[in-house]
Amino acid sequence: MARKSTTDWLEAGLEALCDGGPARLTIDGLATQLGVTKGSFYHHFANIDDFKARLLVYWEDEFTQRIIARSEEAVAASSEREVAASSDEAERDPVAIMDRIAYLALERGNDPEVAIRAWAQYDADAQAVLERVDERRLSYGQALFTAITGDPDRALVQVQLLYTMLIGSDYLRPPLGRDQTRRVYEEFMRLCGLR
Amino acid sequence: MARKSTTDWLEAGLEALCDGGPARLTIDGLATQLGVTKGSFYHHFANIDDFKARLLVYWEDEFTQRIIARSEEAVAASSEREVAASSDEAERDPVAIMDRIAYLALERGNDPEVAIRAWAQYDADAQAVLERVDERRLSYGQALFTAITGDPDRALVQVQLLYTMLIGSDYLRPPLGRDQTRRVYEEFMRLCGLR
DNA sequence: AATAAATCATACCATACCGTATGGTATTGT
DNA sequence: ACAATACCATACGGTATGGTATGATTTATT
Repeated sequence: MARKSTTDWLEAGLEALCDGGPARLTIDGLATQLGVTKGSFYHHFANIDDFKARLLVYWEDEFTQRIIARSEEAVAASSEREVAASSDEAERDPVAIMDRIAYLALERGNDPEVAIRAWAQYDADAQAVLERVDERRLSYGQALFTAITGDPDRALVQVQLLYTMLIGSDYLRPPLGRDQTRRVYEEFMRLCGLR
Repeated sequence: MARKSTTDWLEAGLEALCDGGPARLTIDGLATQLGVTKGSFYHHFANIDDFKARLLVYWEDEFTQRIIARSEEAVAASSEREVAASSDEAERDPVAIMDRIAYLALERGNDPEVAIRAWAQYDADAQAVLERVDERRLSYGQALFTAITGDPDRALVQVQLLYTMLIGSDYLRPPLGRDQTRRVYEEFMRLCGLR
């Protein structure tokens, strides 16, 4: 692979971000990683800030929207693996949707999201992106739990409990593994009377 | 304040860490902040790594042990090592101890801990410190919940749920405020049948 | 007061990074 | 084939940082 595309640079940026954090988002470092020089970088991007901004957009598009779309498609059409029996049953069963989302969220390693969130700790642009993501997920989860309990206020608090737990499981040292997090999720659902 | 002590440098380091993250832990930057030059730094510390290591020790001592000491004296001495041998009140009402700890944890702004945890994301030394802290807190919490439910396994999962929620509340964007986190805590205790 | 120790300033160097300028090489359109 | 465009290498300047060397100044000790 001689020539590098814009996506190659963005992918390398995500990988560097996961591996060493925002401090590793350097032009020379990424160039070395890609086996090219800075000339390539400045062809694809105006400067380092432009690169970072487009990296955030890239992550939000590739990892956030696509996941939501997938999980909605999967639940609605019940296409990939038949977790829920049928689309009608899935739509009538918000618990199944919740399980489906939790399963997807815990199945794939969410290293990029953890890295982006760490980045957002001290970067206003990354903060803005994560605010949109978290807001959407909380709203979606609140709607699901409202469909279960009928109480929007309590649903919000319960979803906040669940979602902050999922976030915190990555920031606990050492992080809760996939299985342990799943156990905690199961316990949460049990406490909510959904098991 | 002409001369600067070692503690002055460490305090400045914590402040810089809270304000701008690990990237702001620079010798020149801290020197400017303190109104001195690097000569002072290299008198108190061997190098930047020595400074960072001692900063971690400083935080663990000043912020972790102190909190534990305060909560212990608040609930009349109940060390995490001798939970069973704690005072009568503590042994009779572990829920009150839990409430007390949650109250203390949510009362103070825990910016330093958030900063340390973000730092630990990509720093092995900071990771080691946080592993000790998290391990102690989880063990302590597990003992408390075990005293309530009598089931150590379930107690662990519930404490993991609670603790990761508290951690995640700081990494959610925007972070859950003190009041909202308290509401989530109350909902958690209610779900556990402790309200 | 004299001496030693502690504390800090200054000058200097090496490295790593961002950014620019310039030119070269590969790819594509016509 | 030719030109236009896309893509990249090299060299350079500027800045920020870690680190060293040296001496000055303050504080403590006797």
